[in-house]
Amino acid sequence: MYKTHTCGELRATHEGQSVVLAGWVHRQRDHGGVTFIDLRDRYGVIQIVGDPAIPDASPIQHARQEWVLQVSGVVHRRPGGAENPNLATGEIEIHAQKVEVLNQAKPLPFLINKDEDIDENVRLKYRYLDLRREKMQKNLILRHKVIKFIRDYLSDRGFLEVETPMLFKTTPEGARDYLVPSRLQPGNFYALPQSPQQLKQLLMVAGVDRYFQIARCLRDEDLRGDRQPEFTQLDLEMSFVERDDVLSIVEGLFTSMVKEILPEKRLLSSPWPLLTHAEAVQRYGSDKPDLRFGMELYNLSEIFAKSEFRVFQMALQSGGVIKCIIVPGCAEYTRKEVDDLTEFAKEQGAKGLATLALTAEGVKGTAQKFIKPDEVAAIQQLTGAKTGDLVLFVADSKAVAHKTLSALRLLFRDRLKLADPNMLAFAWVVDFPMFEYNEEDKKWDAAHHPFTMPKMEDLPKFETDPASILSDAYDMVLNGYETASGSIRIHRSDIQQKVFQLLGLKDEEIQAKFGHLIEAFQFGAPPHGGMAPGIDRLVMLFADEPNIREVIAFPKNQAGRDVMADAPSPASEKQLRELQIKLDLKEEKK
RNA sequence: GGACCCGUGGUGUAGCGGCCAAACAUGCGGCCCUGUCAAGGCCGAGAUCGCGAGUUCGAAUCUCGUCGGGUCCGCCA
Repeated sequence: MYKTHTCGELRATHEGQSVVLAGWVHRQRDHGGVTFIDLRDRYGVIQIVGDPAIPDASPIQHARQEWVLQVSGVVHRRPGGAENPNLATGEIEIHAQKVEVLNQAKPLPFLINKDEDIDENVRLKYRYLDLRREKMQKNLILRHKVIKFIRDYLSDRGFLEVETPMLFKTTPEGARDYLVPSRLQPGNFYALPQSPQQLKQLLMVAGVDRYFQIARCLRDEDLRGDRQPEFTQLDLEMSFVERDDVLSIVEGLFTSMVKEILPEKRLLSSPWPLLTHAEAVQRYGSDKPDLRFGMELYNLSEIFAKSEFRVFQMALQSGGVIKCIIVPGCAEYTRKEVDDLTEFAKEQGAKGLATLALTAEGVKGTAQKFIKPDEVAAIQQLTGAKTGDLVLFVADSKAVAHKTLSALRLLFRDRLKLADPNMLAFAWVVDFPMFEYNEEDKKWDAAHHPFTMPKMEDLPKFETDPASILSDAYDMVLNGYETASGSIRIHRSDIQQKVFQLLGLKDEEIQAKFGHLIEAFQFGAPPHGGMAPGIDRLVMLFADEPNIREVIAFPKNQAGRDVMADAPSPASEKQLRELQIKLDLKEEKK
């Protein structure tokens, strides 16, 4: 046995006890005579005192940062005045009687004992060292607590955790699949699951009734700050439920979780706000609004119905809208600052940005000469804009206006610090559209997935107006992120047929792609639904991290590489031969 | 596929046409020191400024290319 206690657990009550500790040298302070070492493990840091008069303890004099030591000694109360209140173990210290060097360490590529920004490439290359740092240990621990809480909470409520295969079947729609070649059936491929969607529905047919899984999901798409190619979802499905049954389980789960493991965080409200998709988009320009602050979008199309401003006229004539946000206290923005905002708006797809600055000296801004005084008054009446505020207009298609203003809203959230970092603004967004028209392929796509239940009252619209069909799909949003997505599923084959028809799937295709599911549903499928909160994103938000990589032990970089292990890497000739795969690589670009 | 940003000793930064064969902090090596806790003091080693080409009398500094990294758009049923 290497140790009797951890470095974090000893207190004044242990005074006089002989203990054996093992850990890393966090810091060393050599006073020539007496030597102090802060010994660290996952549980904390404790001061070891080395006396040169004790020969067995002499290795402490030569120990360097991150060496691994085993220390035998006696717990002593520190001399008066030498206590360290910043340390949980600060009232005591260990007087070393014997110090064993278990392992030495070369000088490290960066410091473990200091919280400074290190080049992320270096961090990822030496991830095992990065993970030794306090912040990363905290993130690992928080993630563990979140998952443990989920398992306990759901188990207590009758949920059964069931594992589903990683080697499964390619899904025709949705994200790009990761493929795995089959050696036993050359030329055929498994797909790694984008989510256990079909399998969890089959578990409902199997009578599991309440299922969950901490499920790894894989999608071969480009990475983002909040997106990794492999990520973890709390996958969850329930039988004999309606939408609100699912929402209330998940709301209860996260409300209790925050209370227990994040006591310093506040919820925006309890119960959580519930917005329809249409309402969220109209008010915030986004289906995942950050509700920690206001700055809502206003529709000015009516006020400008008779506007002579060509930009506004044209937007309205082509079926678009004129919308705005009010930026508090920014009326005095310089020309350069406004130009930068315009540039930002263009990057989001807008043709431009009209501004109106309500300064103490009167109305200014790029749209000033096109907007009549009565229109200014009407805007102030509608939006409550006051002197000192800056009005930003986007006149464009609905989609572009919403996307641009939503992005500007988040820009000002960060710039003006409008959102409380200690608030968790959980909310539900419900009643998503069932279908989206795919301009590229000239066909309808399922907005969520093809097994999502359309609203019963919208069934007649399949023939007349598919775009207006709503579904029983819902998202959980948190501080401007989509943190879960789910739906009530179709369990009636006649409705499933209608959906497949509208999606333009032929019977043979349906059979080949979903045959197993369709057949299963003919053997008594219960009404069911569920959702899948994203663990990585939630932990990222809980830990106040700006990036999902900070809460994943071994993440990929933006190019999808594992910098530490240098993956992906070429396959050997032998491997390829066994799989009967020949490479046909494109010529290198000259 | 596209836009923008970044790249200076091991690490984090400064320098942004000549004062720089590059400064500071930390880490590293040595010496001193019996109560420190980001210990302190003294001494020392360590970067041809990602790489290549160009502009210039002169480039870490400007331009172009390239490589690496990041943020975002597209993509993510």
